[in-house]
Parts: sequence; C-alpha cells; structure tokens
Amino acid sequence: MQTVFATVSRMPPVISTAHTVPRAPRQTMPSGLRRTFAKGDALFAEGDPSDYFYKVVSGTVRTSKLLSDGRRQIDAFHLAGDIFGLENSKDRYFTAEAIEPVVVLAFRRTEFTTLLHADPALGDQLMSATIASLDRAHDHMVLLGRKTALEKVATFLLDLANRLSRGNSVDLPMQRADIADYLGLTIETVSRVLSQMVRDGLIAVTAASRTIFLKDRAALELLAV
Amino acid sequence: MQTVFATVSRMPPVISTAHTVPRAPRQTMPSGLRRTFAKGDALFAEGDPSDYFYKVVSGTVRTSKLLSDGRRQIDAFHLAGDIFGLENSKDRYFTAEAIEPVVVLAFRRTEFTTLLHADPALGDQLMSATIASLDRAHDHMVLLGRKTALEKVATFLLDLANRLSRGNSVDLPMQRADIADYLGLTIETVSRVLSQMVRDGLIAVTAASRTIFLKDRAALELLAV
DNA sequence: CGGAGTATTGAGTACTCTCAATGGAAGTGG
DNA sequence: CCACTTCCATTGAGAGTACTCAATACTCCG
Repeated sequence: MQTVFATVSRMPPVISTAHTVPRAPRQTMPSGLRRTFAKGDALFAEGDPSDYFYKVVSGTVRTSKLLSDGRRQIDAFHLAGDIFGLENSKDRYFTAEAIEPVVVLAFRRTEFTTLLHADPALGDQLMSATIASLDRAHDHMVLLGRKTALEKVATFLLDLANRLSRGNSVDLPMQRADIADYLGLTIETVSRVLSQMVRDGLIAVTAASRTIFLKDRAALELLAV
Repeated sequence: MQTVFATVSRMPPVISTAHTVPRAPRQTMPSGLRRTFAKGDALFAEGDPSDYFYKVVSGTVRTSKLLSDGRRQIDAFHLAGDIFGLENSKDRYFTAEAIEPVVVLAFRRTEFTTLLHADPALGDQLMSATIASLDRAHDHMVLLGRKTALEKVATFLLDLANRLSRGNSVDLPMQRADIADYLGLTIETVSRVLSQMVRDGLIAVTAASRTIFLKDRAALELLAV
C-alpha cells in the first residue's frame, strides 16, 4: 500500500494555491493537496460528497459510523502512512475526524481515475490498498462478533504496538471512549480490563493513562487469539 | 456490481476443457468457468491460493473466518448475482462454503488483471464491486459492535428480505447456527429472539422454521435502527 | 488553585451465554 | 409405509460477562 504513492512522495507537496507540478513524460501525476486539521476537526462527515481520498502524513484519524440514537462504531484508526476515504461511492459512508493534530495529503478522486487509465499498474496498487482495508475490516468483524472484552483489548494493544512500532511502549493517540467505540465496549469495561491487565503484570500504564508498556507480550498474544 | 459482468453473461459459459472463446477485436474476454458445489462443499479454505473469484449463479455461499479455538464469524452470505472472493491478496483470508447446492462462475484472477488493462472502464466497475463489499463490511461492524440481539435479527431479516425480494416472505437458505455466527450470537439467542418476534406478532414462522413471514415490516424497520 | 475533561472504581442489573432437556422434521432402511 | 435415526430448532434454568448508574480520582490548563 505504501508503494502506491512512492512516486508521489518524491514530489514536493502541493499547496492549495495551484502550484505547478513537475510531470512525467507521458502521464499526469496525482497532486496531493496538503491539509492540516486541529484535534476534533472533521475531515468529512457521513453523507458528504466524497471528492477526495487521503493519505495520513502525521497524526491520527478515526472513521466512524453512527446509529440514529447516537451509538457509535469506529471502524478504524488511520495512522501516518495509511490511506483512507477511498472506500466510498459518491457519498460518504462514515465520518472522519482528527483525534489529534493531523496533516494529510488529499487526492482528488476524479484526477486519480484519469491517472489510473494512464497507468494501469498504479490501478492495481490502489486496488490492493482497498483490498487491504477489506482484510482489516474482516479481522475486525471477528473481533467484534466473537472475542471477549479481554481478547479485544489485547488484540487492540498489540495491533497498535505493531503499527506504531516503538518497541514495547504504545503511545495511545485516542481516549478511552474511542477505544470503547472501536472495540464495541463501554469506557468502563475498557478501563476495567486495562486495570486487570496491570494487576496481572501484562502491561504498565503511565499516570496520564496514555502510554502503555507491554510487559508480557507473549501473554497478550495468547489472549489476542 | 451487476454490470461488471454484463459482457460476460452474454457469452456461453465455458467448460473446464478449454473451449475456444469468441474474442472482441482488441481485448481478451474473461472466461467464466461454471462450477457446481453440493451442500456443505468448500469452494476454498483459509490459506488457499486465491486463483479465482466468483459470481453466484444460484444457491448461497457463506464466507467465514475461524479463531484458533473454533469460534466462527461469518462475514457474509452471497446470493445469486453476488460477486465474492475478490477481496483477498494471494492467499485466502477466509473460507467459502456452499450452504445449499450452488452454481458459480469462476473467473481466473490473472486473466482478469490482464483484461483490466485492456478495458479501464471494467476496472472501475470491478473496483466499485469491491467498494460495495467494503460498505457492507462497515455496516456489519456497526451491527456486531453496537446492536442488541433483537436489533441484529431484525436487521438480518430485513436485509435478506430485500435481497431475496419475494415480498414479505423470506426463505432462509441457512440454518440457525449460520445466522448466529453471522450476527455474533448463539443459536439459542437467535431462536429466542425469533420466538419473541412471533409472540409479538412481528413475524410468522413455518413449521420447518425455514420460511419467515414479515408481518409487521414497519416495526421491524424501527428495530433495525 | 480551581475547573473541566478524562479515567478509574464500585454496586447492582441485565442481556446474552452455557448447559441441558425436549420437541420436530427429514431421511433411511426394513 | 412406518419405526428409527439423525439433525436441527426450541425452551428452560442458571451463570457470567459486560452494561448502567454513580461516585471518586486524577491531569491538564488557564
């Protein structure tokens, strides 16, 4: 997935005020529009026209869906390097919000479609980005439908540790409510499970509750099923 | 999604013993290999190489994923007209099984990739098939993570009724265990919820338990959230 | 230091699960 | 054609996990 934008990332980021972009001989290069969002800002909301898709440069974005009564399901957290927002038809299917200061590259969908026709190989790569996102969705369905609270949290911690890859310490960019809505639990249950894990020596948590040390990765992996 | 194979379905089905396929002037047409499966047969299993993807001609296919201890999550039921098996990388991510006699058209992935390059418009359509499948996955995550048993069953019945479109009667192709593993419940809970719905006059169930009449669609839709 | 926001902990409840028994339907073989 | 078997679905009783409501603790920031 990373490779989709290999060609793009070698180019200077394009700022909103129409920069001229260097072009390869026979094809149009996609222009990544650099955009910044403050904590809490929405990148787009359910029902919006889906003109752009995004690649995260820094920060974390959550995509979620609401039920009519306010119940929320977060389907993914998108970290630096991740591509998202591609998965929708002409209208947005869910909401994307910055949960901390975020910088993204926004790509216009229409431009990209044009490009795909000029460069089929790129199309394949974009396709596999979408497929990767489907695979993650399937894993998450197993988690939501068939795992216990303990297993859910263990899976979550290991996944985040692997993606943020800072050894055995995880700097959680999101608060408990987000974790709960991602795992299909309540904040209280998430908190209780974390406390239990601390008591069992599986993890350690900093005072501010946002940094977690994986003390017994093997045990966590056993729990993650 | 249906339109992806508009060109294909006008052509005679190709049988395994290398038939010669009529060809359009400048491009290769995809060959749909007709295959039949008995109830219970696996079309493919987790870990298999993913050489083909499929379009259901008749019958129902379930795709599922297992945890190491046997817990199962069914991510979708594929009915006549549905395309599936496209969503994987080189190895199968889940298992596909026929839950009743099934006829499918199997398309070789490699051939299709070649075709995509010859016909970009087809690529777009295939892409949107994948995207549609992602949208369904997201809806299902909301169901698994945030809906009650009653809401899950109501959602399931309405969805199936809409897809099978036989008015207000639904002929369930799957047994209770499948419904349970699809909704993240146990068979007992599914059974209890259905019984409750019968008592409340929302549905009626035939003696064999496989046909369900939606007696109060409005009430069900209210429950489906 | 005080207030707002966030996280933890406690008590009690409820929804769904587990274990177990019963009821029905469909298919098999005599 | 009818007993028998098997598979599947329903129902019951009790238990347990996760939830709700509520209070307390902790951080961060002004």
